[in-house]
Formats: sequence, structure tokens, C-alpha cells
Amino acid sequence: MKRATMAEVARLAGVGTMTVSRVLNGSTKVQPKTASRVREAIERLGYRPNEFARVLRGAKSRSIGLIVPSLLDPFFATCAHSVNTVAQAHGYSMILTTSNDSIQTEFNEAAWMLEKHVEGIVICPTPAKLSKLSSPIFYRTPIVSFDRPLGIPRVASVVVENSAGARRLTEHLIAHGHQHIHFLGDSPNLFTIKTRLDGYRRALSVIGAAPRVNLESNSQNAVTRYLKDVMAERKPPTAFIAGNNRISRYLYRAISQLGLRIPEDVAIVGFDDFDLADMLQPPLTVVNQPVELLGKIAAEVLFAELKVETEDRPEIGGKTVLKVDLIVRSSCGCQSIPEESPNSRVSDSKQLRIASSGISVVV
Amino acid sequence: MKRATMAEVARLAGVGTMTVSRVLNGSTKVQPKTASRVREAIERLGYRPNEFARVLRGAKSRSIGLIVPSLLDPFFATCAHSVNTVAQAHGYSMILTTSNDSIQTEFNEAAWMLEKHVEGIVICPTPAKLSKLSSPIFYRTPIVSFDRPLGIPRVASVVVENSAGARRLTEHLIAHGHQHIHFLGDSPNLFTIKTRLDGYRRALSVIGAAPRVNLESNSQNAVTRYLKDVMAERKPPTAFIAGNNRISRYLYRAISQLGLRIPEDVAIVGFDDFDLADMLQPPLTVVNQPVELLGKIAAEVLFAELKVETEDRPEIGGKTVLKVDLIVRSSCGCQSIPEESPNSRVSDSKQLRIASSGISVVV
DNA sequence: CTGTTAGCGCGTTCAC
DNA sequence: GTGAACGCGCTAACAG
Repeated sequence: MKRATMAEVARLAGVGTMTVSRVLNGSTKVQPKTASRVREAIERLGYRPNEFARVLRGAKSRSIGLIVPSLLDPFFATCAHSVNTVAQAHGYSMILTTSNDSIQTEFNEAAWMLEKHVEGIVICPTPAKLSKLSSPIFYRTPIVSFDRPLGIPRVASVVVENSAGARRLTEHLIAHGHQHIHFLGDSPNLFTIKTRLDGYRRALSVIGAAPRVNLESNSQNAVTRYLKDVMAERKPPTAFIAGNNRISRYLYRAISQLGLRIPEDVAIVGFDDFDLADMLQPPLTVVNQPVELLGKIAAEVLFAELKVETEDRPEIGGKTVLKVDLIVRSSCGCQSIPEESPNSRVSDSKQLRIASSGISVVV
Repeated sequence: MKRATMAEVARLAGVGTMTVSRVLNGSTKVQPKTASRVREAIERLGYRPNEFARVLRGAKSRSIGLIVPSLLDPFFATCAHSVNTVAQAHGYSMILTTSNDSIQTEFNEAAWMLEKHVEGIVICPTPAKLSKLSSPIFYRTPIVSFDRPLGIPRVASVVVENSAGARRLTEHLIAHGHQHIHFLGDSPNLFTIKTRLDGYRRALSVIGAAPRVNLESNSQNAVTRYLKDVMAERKPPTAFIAGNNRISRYLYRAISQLGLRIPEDVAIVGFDDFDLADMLQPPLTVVNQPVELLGKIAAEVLFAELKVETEDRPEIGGKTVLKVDLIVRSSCGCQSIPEESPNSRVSDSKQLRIASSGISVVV
């Protein structure tokens, strides 16, 4: 029982294939009675046009690609969910794949997506001095990056206020009277970490305090060891900033292992909220980023690009920056305040449009 | 700058298109020097064969579909990650979409995947008395369900030991001396919840205790309210079993809100481990399911089916059941034991093969 | 070993 | 309004 073909439908309806095509696409008028005869034949045969033949003939593929480093990280999974939701709303399908932070895998998968004729790609790119995605083979494919920008002019990007967020976090600790604040990141190459670090530095410079940074906090052991080391210093830190939510969790465990009290012995705050951050002892003060929005906007920017006539695409992609907000709990030293929606990761951040050109997006 | 076509390559190399095709697929021998001329032309033009033309010609599409209820749930995201990893290893691409627990969306998306010529579908199906996936249009497409079985004979399924796991949880509480144990689920229709409930009932029946169940624990409020109600009873529960990890988190918050102590006032255990379960106060005792393995096996079963000649596919899909294991922490009343790998969700469960027919999978 | 023919299923000519 | 024929890019059959 193979799939019915257009010719079969035409024969059954006693018309030419062109008429069937007409009825399907409604491009030209067809005699009402002929049309209904065709429709009936379509129904009877369970006919569905062959997408591949269509695309071969020049039609759009109605599919986009999404590349994320990993889906094990709820952050990316949430973004993927949003992208898919947008794609679904547009009647598009989404080819998803992971790069596993391999620049080569990323390139291979993106190239493979091209063969699948995706109309565009949304990607959270792997850090690289010179991205392989600048290869000419991608010239004709709209690309939108999110969370981390891609160093390619025509590629639009959607990111959050990394610097401002880290700055607020730092200022908050300073307001609590802290002078010795350490920043923990898990990679010196990551755009988000670098930018957050920048915000931290800026805030510290205001009070003339010296930054202390560890960018190797990529495992429980590394964090525990670092903590042990610095707490033994002559002037130990009184507060920590975790560069992302994984580091926040490492920190909690490490602190608990060392038997220190939060916030009495050390205060801590983290970038990026996460489930159960409010249930830790004590609840963690964080800067929350609008994760779902991040993916949603990225996808919408892509679809906006798909809409413009295929040729006159702008040479330079826009940049969208999403607001973050501070969620004060008590690990910073504040009194715990009961939250309205305890485990909500969704903020109603408004979007700040910074781009000077490109597609305008309004949320 | 359009993509080069095979004819162009042929012309540049001064050969026929067929020769180019042969060089690409290595189907027949080609004169070494001719071959290298062709290869050079391919290189020069950056030629890549058009997958769509290939598929139209009858080739395999080298893509599979994956449908999950949501990616916001780390459980499904993890499964998706595994499925993608397997697909990638096979050189396949994965079309991913969410059903949002809508039986109609599920059907629409699956049908749309068919148009995209996926060779097979991996799915965590939405509960339904009569799945729309039994529609004839899917007859020729291999389907594998995971986490929840699909009521269609030919569809293979991969699930975990839901009943046995819940039973162990219950027995463990009973061993602690508990008699009044309540079971919390979030839906009466869900296979996993129903099966876990069954295991719970079975364990209770051994000691002749009466089951007490709430299957509406689908929000923080619902759980908090239920807890408040039952704790006011004449013979209040002394222990709870959370049917999944979301409910475990609701329970913790509710108990903390009511100011009860764990495990002194009430003991709790949960089905399905989660990040930070070891960092709660006190750490939560759980049954851990091999989430990554679940997706991996499901994908592997699908690829095994794809391998067999397209026609003689078995009428009845196999069933694979994955082992779960008990992670004893202290919310059950046990002394806290330091774990080896604190935040590992990955267990090295061995697989139990229960199926009587179908593809044999070994891990 | 290599080129020619035909056709996968559809849509766009162009006639009728 | 409708149909016949051609071609999108590729490859299974045949020649040669």
C-alpha cells in the first residue's frame, strides 16, 4: 500500500494532474464541481502531496534547524522547547542536533542540515576564535545565534544582559558590606562567562576592590578545592558569585562539605536561576534570565528573516539583548522574603532593543 | 551562487552524470584517473548531492522523528539527548517536536513527520484510550514508544520497572515501621503513575495496610492542601511516596511550609531522582531510573527495526524493561550515607529483557 | 568501464 | 478553465 500519487488522483477524478495541483494550491480558479470531484478523489486515496518532490521543484522546505551544545542542560532544553513552539506555530518542523561543544561536530551537523534544505538555523554556537560557520556554504542560509553571539556580521544574535546582571549581583553584595568577593566561572572562553566577569569587575572597580577570579570551576572537585584554598588565606573571601547555575550548585555542596554557614561565614549569589534554588538552605539569591524568551525571540528573529525576500537580506544581523532580574532570597544576607511563585523560572522581562539595523522584534 | 548540480560537475569533468554518480556511491568501478578528475570537479564546485532528489528517487531519508510531551521537563530533555546521540552516531538527523500532551497535536506532528519522510518515529505518547497513531497512515513507519507503552501491538516499547520500583520504595518505608503511607500521583491516566501505584498497593497488601492515594497532586497548591488535610486526620500518615520528581519537590515545599520535620514527623521517598535531591534537607531517598538509557535503548530498538528488510517487519513489537535502583539517603529515616557521585543521575542499571519477540537489545 | 534513456512526483510553462 | 509536456537532480536500467 504505497502512497497515492497526484497522477492517480487525477485519473480517479477524470482530470489532468494540473487541475489537482490547482485545487491543492488554489492558485487559479477551478470549476466548483470539478474541484469537489478532485477533493473527493484525494480523500478516497488518502493522498498527500510529496514534500520532497515539491522542494525539488523549488518550494520551501518548511523546516529549520536548531543546534545546541547539549540537551542535558535544562537551560538549552528550555530554549529548544521555545524554538520548537515557534516553529510549530509557523507550521515548520525543527531538526534538532547537539554539538557537544565540538566545533567540528557543529560544522558537520550544520552542513548536514543544509542538505536537508533547512531554511534557516538557530544556534547556540560553540566558542571558537574563527567559527567554521563562516564557511561560504552557509551564505545563503539565515542563521540566528542565541545566548552567545557568533562572530559573523550577518548573523543576528539574541543574548541577555550578562554584564549588567553580574554587576547588579556584585553591587548587591557590596551593599551588604562585602569587600572580598570572588567570581567563579567554568571556562575562560565562554562569552557569557567573560561578559559576566566584566560586569563583576566593573562593579568592584567602583569601590576600588581587587577582583579575584577562578575560571576553572567546572567540576565539584575543582570548586571544593578552590574554596578550601581561598578560605585558608589570610584575608579569605566573604562572598562568592557563581557564574552560572551549575557552579551555584557546586558551591552549595562545597560549602556544606566544609561546614561553613551561609550567609554568616560566606554569602553567595548566582547567575541564572534554577529549580529548587528557593528550596536550598538558605534559598539562593540569583539573577534570573528569561530562558524561554531567549529561545522564543531567537526563533522569531529567524522567521522574520525568512519572511523577507530571499535575496535582499541585510548584510548585518541585529542584536537583541534581553533583560534579567534580580531575585533576592537569603543566601546574600537578606531576610528571606516569601516569593509569589516559588519555582517560576519565567520572568516577564521586557526586551531591550539595542540593534541598529535588522529586524525589529517587539515582545 | 546556487548550489552546483551533478550535471555541472559532469560537464566540468568531461564525463556523463552517471559517472559522477558512480564515483559518489562507489557502486561500480570507475577508471582511477577519471574518478580523480570527477573528484576534483566536485571539489572545485563545492558540489554536494541533493538529498531531496535522492529521496525522490527512492533513497532512504536518513532521518527519524522524536515526539515528546515537552522539553521543559528535564526527564524528556535527557531522553531527547540520548535519542539524538544515537541518531548522530548512525548519521541520521532527528526531527524533534513536542505534543504538549495534546492527542491531536501528537497526531498532526507525527503525520507531518511522515511527509518529511522520516524512516521511523520514537515517541513518548500522550495517554489516550485509543491512540490516533494507530491510523493506517503509520502502518509502514516503524514506531518505538518509551516511558509509556502505546496500545498498538506492532509498536515496541521501552519502559522502566515502575511497579517493582514503587514496591521497593514502599517496602523500605514499611521496614522503617511505617503503616500509614500515602501515595501521591499527578494523573490517574498516566501509565507510569498507574503502574507505580500498583507496586505500592502490592507492597501494602502484604502487611494488610490500606492504601491511601491522591492522584491530583499536579500543583504546589494541590499538594500543600492535601498534606494539610491528611495531617489533620485522626490517624495521620507517617510517610509519603511521591510518584515522580515534580511531586517530590512539591512535597518538600509543602512540608517545609507546614513546619513539619523530615523524617521525624513524616518520612518521604520519591520515584525518579533529580539534580539537588541530595542537597535538600534532608537528602531525599529515591528510586532512580536510567533516564539516558531509556532514550538510548528506544533509539537503538528503532534503528534495529530500520535495519531489517522493510517488508518483513514483525507484527508485534518487543517490550524492554529497564531496571531501577534505590538510592538511600535520609528522608526515609536512614542515616545519611555519603554518596560516591553526589549528583549523578546516571545509573549503571543492567537491562532486563522481558519481551518474547522482536529485536534483542543488549546493553 | 562509461554514456544514454527514462522516470521518481510535482509545478510551471504554454497551448487548447 | 483545463491539459500536455518539460524539467527540478538524481540513479536504475540498459546499451555500447
